[in-house]
Amino acid sequence: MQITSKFTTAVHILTCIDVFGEQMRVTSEFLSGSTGVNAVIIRNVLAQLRSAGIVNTRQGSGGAHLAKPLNEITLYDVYLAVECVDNDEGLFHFHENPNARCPVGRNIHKVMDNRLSAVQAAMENELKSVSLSEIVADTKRIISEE
Amino acid sequence: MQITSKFTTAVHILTCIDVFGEQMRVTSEFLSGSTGVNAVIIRNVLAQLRSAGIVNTRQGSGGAHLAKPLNEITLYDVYLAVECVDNDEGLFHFHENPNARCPVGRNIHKVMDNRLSAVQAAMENELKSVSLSEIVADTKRIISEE
DNA sequence: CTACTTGTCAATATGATTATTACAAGTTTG
DNA sequence: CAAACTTGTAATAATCATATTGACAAGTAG
Repeated sequence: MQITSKFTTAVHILTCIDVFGEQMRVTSEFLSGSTGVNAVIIRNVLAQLRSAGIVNTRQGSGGAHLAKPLNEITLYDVYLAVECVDNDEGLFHFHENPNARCPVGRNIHKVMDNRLSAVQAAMENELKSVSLSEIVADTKRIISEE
Repeated sequence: MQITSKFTTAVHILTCIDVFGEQMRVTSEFLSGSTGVNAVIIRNVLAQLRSAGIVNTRQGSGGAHLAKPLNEITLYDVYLAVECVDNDEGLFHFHENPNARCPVGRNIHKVMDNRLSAVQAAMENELKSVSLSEIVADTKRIISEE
């Protein structure tokens, strides 16, 4: 099981918009070339980032732009935007038909739910602690040292 | 994206072994009935728990038994045993073909890896903090109050 | 108008997860 | 030993999520 690559793709996209955005139009075709991901997927990810208020895009004119400063975008915002984990279902997939006639079967969900939520929250809190400005700053530093 | 239900199934199994183990043989058929999960899946999960030194099973005689006390088994041990997350790949699936000729493409992995590992570690640390004895104690308490 | 780009649909592959059938091999009971 | 039961495991199929691809309507800019 792995969290969809749309997440790392989205971070890659946002980094490109900041790194290249001033010199050129950052189109879905360009992003497809940089990420190695199909342009339709790129457009879908951009649409999700746009719905989340993270980027602006427009038909025709082309080129994605940041809708807010990088330091106001965390990995968690990106994670939410691309729907890595379904809000209803949660991170852990429960076996769906525990037997209600078994004392354990009818209570296991109740007993585990809070704890699994805490595990998911621990992961999400860590995502909240990283802002895109850190990611991009590191990227620019590495590029300048190459 | 969700973590395989083999994880919650395994916790369910271990709870059943402790709750019912003294009164009866806890066979894969019985566990299949309690969990609503196919008996072959149950046997596969039991095989993984056995490989991890968490339970004992034997051909023929039937009935799974705990190989160590519940308070020495954490959710993390179970998570490792049933291989929720591939050790090589990690929790996050990276897009696989970033363009090495793009400055961002050839560095994005390097920049993100540490941070994604930290996120995964935060989740796994939370799993380590919960022992099966807590889960089973809660279950028994709820059953006794029904 | 023309060239380009985004938004989106539909069809297809690909891969992971779970279910199911089948049977060899080990254990227990009589 | 024979019968009944159980685990271990392989192979196949069904289901679902993920990612790719081609197509085209609609918006924008020169």
